[in-house]
Amino acid sequence: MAVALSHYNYYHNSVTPRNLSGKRSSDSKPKEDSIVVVNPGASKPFRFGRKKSKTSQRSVEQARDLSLMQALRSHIDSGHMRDAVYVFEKMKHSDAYVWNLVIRGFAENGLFWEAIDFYHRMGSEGVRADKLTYPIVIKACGATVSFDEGEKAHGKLFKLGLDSDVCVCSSLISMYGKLGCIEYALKVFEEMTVKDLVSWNSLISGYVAVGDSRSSLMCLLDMQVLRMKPDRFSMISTINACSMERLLRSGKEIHCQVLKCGFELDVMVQTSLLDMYSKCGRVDYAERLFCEISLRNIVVWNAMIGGYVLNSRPLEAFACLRRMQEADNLNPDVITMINLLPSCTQLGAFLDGKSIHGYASRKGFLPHVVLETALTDLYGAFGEPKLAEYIFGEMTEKSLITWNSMISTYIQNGRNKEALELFQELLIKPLIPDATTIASIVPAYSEVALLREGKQIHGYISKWEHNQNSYTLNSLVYMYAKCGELDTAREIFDRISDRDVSSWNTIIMSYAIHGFGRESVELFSEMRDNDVKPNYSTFVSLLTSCSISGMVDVGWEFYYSMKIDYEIDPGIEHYGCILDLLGRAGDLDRAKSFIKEMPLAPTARIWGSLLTASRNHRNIELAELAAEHIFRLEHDNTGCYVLLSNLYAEAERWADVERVKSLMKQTGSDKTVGCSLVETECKVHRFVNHDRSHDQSNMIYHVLGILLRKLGEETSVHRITKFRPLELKNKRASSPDYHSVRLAVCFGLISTKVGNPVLVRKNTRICKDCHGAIKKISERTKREIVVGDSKVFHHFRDGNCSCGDYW
DNA sequence: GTAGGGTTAG
Repeated sequence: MAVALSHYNYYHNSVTPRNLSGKRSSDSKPKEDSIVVVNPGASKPFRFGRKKSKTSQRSVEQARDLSLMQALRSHIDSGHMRDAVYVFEKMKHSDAYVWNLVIRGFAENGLFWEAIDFYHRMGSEGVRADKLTYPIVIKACGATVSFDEGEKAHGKLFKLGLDSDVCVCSSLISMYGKLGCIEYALKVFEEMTVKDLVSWNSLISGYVAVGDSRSSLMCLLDMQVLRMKPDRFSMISTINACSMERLLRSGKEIHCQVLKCGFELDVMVQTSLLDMYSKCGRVDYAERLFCEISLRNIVVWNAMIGGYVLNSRPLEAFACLRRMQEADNLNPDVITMINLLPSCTQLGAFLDGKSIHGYASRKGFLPHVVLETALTDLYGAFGEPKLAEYIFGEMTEKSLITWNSMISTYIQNGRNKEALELFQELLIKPLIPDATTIASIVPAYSEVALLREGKQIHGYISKWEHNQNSYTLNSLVYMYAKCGELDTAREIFDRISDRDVSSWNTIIMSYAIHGFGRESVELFSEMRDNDVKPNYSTFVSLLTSCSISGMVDVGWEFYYSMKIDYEIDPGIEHYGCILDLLGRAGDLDRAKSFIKEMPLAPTARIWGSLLTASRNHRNIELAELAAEHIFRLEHDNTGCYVLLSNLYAEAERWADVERVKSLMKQTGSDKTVGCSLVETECKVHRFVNHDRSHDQSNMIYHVLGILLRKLGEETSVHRITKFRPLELKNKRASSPDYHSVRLAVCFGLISTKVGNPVLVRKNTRICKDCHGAIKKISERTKREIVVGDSKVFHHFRDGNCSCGDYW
């Protein structure tokens, strides 16, 4: 009994609401009277007397066994597995039949691990598993994605000579498909002497499970060539294959077959078709099918709701939910909730999302790995990483998708450091990162811009099986560009065998942020020569490039061309770039009217562009107007305060400088501590302004002193005080001579090989003084110096900078 | 007396 009780606890803990909801009473202890059953053949219940003859003793035992067997069946049929096991323990169970019943009971109730445990217990109690045990156990191994268990069971059944059984083999094919080992599935299939319809269907669904839609469709054709007539199972699996890869044409062909074979009234076939059409973007077809379904169960409704959500029609999704409740009197289930959460994001309806969370909680849908993951996404999308973090932390079961969701939540909310830490934690878990993980984490490396770490992730990716995935390679291209190694970025781009539009957009943007506008434009021509059609993002990259490199006319050409030649309506990013172009050309009036005439509501980024232009052209009035708009949208925009304050300082309006500073204090926005980084092979060296903490500080200051003296008077003439207090008492401290970027450049010069460029990364924009000084340093030292600030890379060479002195 | 393949979800 001890064994049985330990099992009870296990079952109880691992039961998900979906498995046993509504099937169990709240009383956790099995009731005695539920197992002392009435003998159906007798008019009275049995009474156990003291003295009995041998014959009557046997008949009593037989009757008892019969009663227990009936009780066992009844508990299994009603899903009461705890009670079933309780009865099982009271029975003689030397026969595989009883064991098979219980194992099947577990599997049917979704308790697959328990099914596997019971199979092991069966072996340890000396009862041999038979050809009816294995299909269930194998199915359980597939469902729990347990390769080791599956392989062991396969070995065992092979030894027992059960590998020639068609049912056993079909279950093996299906299991290997679910485990992602399609080659094993195929081997089992090929070695089968007799293949029936189920074997074919198992292989078809195996291909679907591993995402190989085309092979599953080929399989459907192959079986027909061999005169094997497909059934509804074959249809459902191949329809799913079409959904997965949005193969609308094949989907329609299978729809025709469905009609020809007369499966069109099968609700599961109908649901699969509905789902296929919505996944292929044809909500209209999905709706038509939906109307034709006479008996709509919750799965049909969920598929329709999911279709609306997937096609970004959140209002219709909610309307569909109401119809489901009113017309068919159906209550939403956990899948309905999961489906609806993204539509809350689409609608910007945070409170509705929270209500769904509350409803799910009240209904006992939680814990549920998929729902919790969807909630993590929801909170992440609404800028609530703390709430997402809480859900993630409390989760009892986490899948790779859960981890991916939390990582991207951090990234979406600018928490790159946390994302990277979580990724490192994932690496030590028994989960293997997939393309989504990699595609989301690599940009985080780009943001922290540490080449050393970026190279580590590159090393990891090189060993990883999906390393030729274009998403991954695109993200690596951008990572290297952002970390300052444009050449490496280009090398990786050149090695991508199937460059998609994103690959081109990425490389164009890479050249853009390095200020190489002409190269960006050339790459665009090359992209067109390769018959790759530009999209919305292509023009963001191109216009960014034109604005950074000051290619005003070319920029305007692209702006008109995207509308006329490519029918792409400009979005807010494009307008931002055009404003940068106008600002750069000093056309402030036109910039102002451009904002007014824009068909989209101006964002802080748009006003920020006007602010930068006003600052660069010393138009305080316009800068104030822009700042006012920015503060209305983002009251704590630190960059805006700093820029405005610098502008006042340049105009020597010290009272205004103080006013801005106190405003900053009031809003609680702290000035970002500017720092500059230089990476050597084994270390990241971080400098702040006037830093003396570095080991080689004396040397750095000594060299910098020499360089500054060499630069002569120019630096002091350019000395424009930033953020200087009214009293000027910290005049020395605010001097740009020892700004972090100069210290970093200096350290770079003495710590890298002559001939190699010096790479410095900076978290704020470079100031005019330092820009001028580094130009001269590059000339005097004959070294190439690359400084990546918070927006662009400045390539200093021979006294010039790639930005053309405008940033 | 009990087996194998199937619909909606992150």
